Amino acid sequence: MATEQSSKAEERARLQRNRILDAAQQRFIENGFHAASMANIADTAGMSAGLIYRYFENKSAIILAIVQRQLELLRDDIKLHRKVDLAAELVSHYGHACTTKGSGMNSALLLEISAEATRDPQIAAALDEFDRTLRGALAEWLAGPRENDGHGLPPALAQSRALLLQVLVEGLKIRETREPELDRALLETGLREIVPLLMKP
Amino acid sequence: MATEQSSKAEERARLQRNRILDAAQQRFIENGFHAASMANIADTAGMSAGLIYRYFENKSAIILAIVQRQLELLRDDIKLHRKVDLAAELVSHYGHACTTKGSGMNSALLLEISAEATRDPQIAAALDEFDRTLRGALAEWLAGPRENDGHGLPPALAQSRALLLQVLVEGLKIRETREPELDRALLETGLREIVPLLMKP
Amino acid sequence: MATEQSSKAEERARLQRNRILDAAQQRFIENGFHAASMANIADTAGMSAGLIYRYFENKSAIILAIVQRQLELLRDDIKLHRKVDLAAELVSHYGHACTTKGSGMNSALLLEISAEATRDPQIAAALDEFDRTLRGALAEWLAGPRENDGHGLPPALAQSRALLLQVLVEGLKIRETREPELDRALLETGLREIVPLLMKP
Amino acid sequence: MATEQSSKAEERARLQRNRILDAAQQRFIENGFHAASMANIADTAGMSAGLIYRYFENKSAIILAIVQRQLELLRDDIKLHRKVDLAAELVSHYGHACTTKGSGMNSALLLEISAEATRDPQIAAALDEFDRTLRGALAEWLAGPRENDGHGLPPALAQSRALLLQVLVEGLKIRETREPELDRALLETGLREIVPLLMKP
DNA sequence: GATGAATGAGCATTCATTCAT
DNA sequence: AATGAATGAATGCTCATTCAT
Repeated sequence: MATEQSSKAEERARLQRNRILDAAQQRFIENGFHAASMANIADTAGMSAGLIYRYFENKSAIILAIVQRQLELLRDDIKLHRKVDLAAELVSHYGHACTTKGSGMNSALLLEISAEATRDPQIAAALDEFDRTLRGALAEWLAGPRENDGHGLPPALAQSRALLLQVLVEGLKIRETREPELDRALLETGLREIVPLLMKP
Repeated sequence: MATEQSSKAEERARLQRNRILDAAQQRFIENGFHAASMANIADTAGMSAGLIYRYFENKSAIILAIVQRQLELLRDDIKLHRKVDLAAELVSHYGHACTTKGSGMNSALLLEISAEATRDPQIAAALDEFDRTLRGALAEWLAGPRENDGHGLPPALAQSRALLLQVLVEGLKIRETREPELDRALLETGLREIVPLLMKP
Repeated sequence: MATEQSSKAEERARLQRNRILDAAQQRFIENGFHAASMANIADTAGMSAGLIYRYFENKSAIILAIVQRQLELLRDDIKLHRKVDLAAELVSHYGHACTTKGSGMNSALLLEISAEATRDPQIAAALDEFDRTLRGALAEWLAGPRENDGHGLPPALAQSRALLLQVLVEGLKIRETREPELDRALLETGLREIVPLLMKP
Repeated sequence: MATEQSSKAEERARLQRNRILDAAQQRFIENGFHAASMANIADTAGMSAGLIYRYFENKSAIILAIVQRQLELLRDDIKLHRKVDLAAELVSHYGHACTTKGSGMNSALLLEISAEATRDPQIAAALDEFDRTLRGALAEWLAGPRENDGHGLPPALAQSRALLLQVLVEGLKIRETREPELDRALLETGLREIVPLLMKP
């Protein structure tokens, strides 16, 4: 019973944390990390500003938590799309980043996070770890045997191709914030040419 | 004589504006748009905080002016590098972005600007115009006749390739802020493969 | 039975109040009245913050209760130490003020209380009443017949000597907070000279 | 001229600092260090809260400055009263501590400072240095040759007597906060007996 | 033109207190 | 009786902006 009670409390705490993170994310996307105020976030979350501090030590902790949550989303994304037509994926994802939840990171938020990482070492560390994981996974995928949905590239080549893919994906994220209405056909034409080349020896 | 006097005054004003912009840019790169204070900027510029307001209406105006100045620099850059080995250029520029002036925009500043464009329509417009110009120039270069240092691509193809190049360059800028010490050989291997492909029919 | 039940409840309430006061005193000594938070006190007392409000109307009431409890302790102390070598007592007590309970008030707490009395009339009143009692007891002791462990001073003289003793004791309390490692020999030399003089006609 | 200008500015800064310190001292005496808010102090000083931060880094710096100013006052006091009838001095000073300026430290403030020294090491250090200076000066006075207004005590004895005097003075300061209306005659009787004894071999 | 003192609104954060459970 | 989530007011502090000099 003690367990049940405590799990109820824990569940509530988990829900509150997420309520806060959702609100914060919304404000961060719309106003940026620094222009979004705690009062603002609390308002959006429908609670008092003071209450937020029961769940997060300070504003930085919220930012960090959002970064980590977003990175996990991205990481999950990678796992799911292993056997996929990557070019098509990239095109279809373009401009579809949900503001709040769902697969793929909001691109405005990625910009905000990247800019913040320039100054905040904790965020830089989180981002760095993510970068390594992502590139490692890409390289593994490219180097893996075809029977395993891999592409059978020699390891060294897989490394440089993984880097290129990463750069390409990030470049698309930036472009997404700047040209949400970009001509998809144009993009698809390009990606359908180039992506397959990156996966062949 | 009135003209001469006013042109002297104008020249002085121009110099002062640039002095402020240089200082602001330095602070923006190191601290970001919001953490850089006017007092800070004034200090770096070696003038009083109040004086800045004689040359710029407010902080936002400074940000916008910096964006515009940077975009002009970039635009000039494009014209100069037409006949160049692009892959080599990209590699050699990587991580060499000067903190203050020179060719190519400081990547931290680009992030800051891109993030800000998400919220400030004036900055978004400036950035958008620049994006179009850049992509247009790239497309023209790719579609241009070989005698003119062009690459002779069919116009439609040139469009999609220009987009890809733009995405690639922006992706590199982000990567630069995150991995300044990235293995150049790895990067060069990749770019030397892919960039030439983007320039051939 | 109703009486028994209610006395059980009263006993419990008394215990709870003391538990709270012990915790509060500890925090007050370490952090001062204002820096010690209710959450802090509740934590130290091993109970919830809300529960404290069942036993005390507010934080001020706790402070007042602590003052009163301390004064009662001191009052009891006086009765016990009538026949004593006062100089030796003062020296041996110096720096030995227990953090929590026991004879003599913690000197940091005395400071805190005295400072608070400057503003809070209730605390000032409690302290004043105590001061009068203490000085009265001292005067009585000094004026009392030697057969009763008194010192046989004429009443008027006893009054002024009692005042001096009180001043001396309070001065020692302040010094204790400032120089806990004070040279005891130095102190003893001084007190052994002066205290006996204060007890002789 | 530059010197004249800068000295004008410095003079103004000095005046502002004092204006702030006077206001702060008033609030600190009436409300205590922690209950006095910056807004409160600014109000009393007739300026905006923000302006205070041009002259003091933070609230602690104000407290420290007040402590140091008060200690200097006390120190000056000592120098002036070397040849004086100390008992009479102590009596006549009793209860005359001005709220704001003048000779002698406000006793409520001394309590506040002493209590704060318990927690703030910077204040403890300032107070400690003062204590040493004061006791040293007292000992020197007691040990000095009579021709120099000294009392010709042997050095070791002078030390313990100086300690006693210090304790006595501090005790009087506390008493002053608690019994501002204390019977002066009673006090004088006592001091006139005891103080001379402390100055004789 | 140039200064920097001054303001006032805004920010993150804390905490005594309340109240549904 | 007991909890601890929730509130709201207050606090120390920062900073873009103004303006008398």
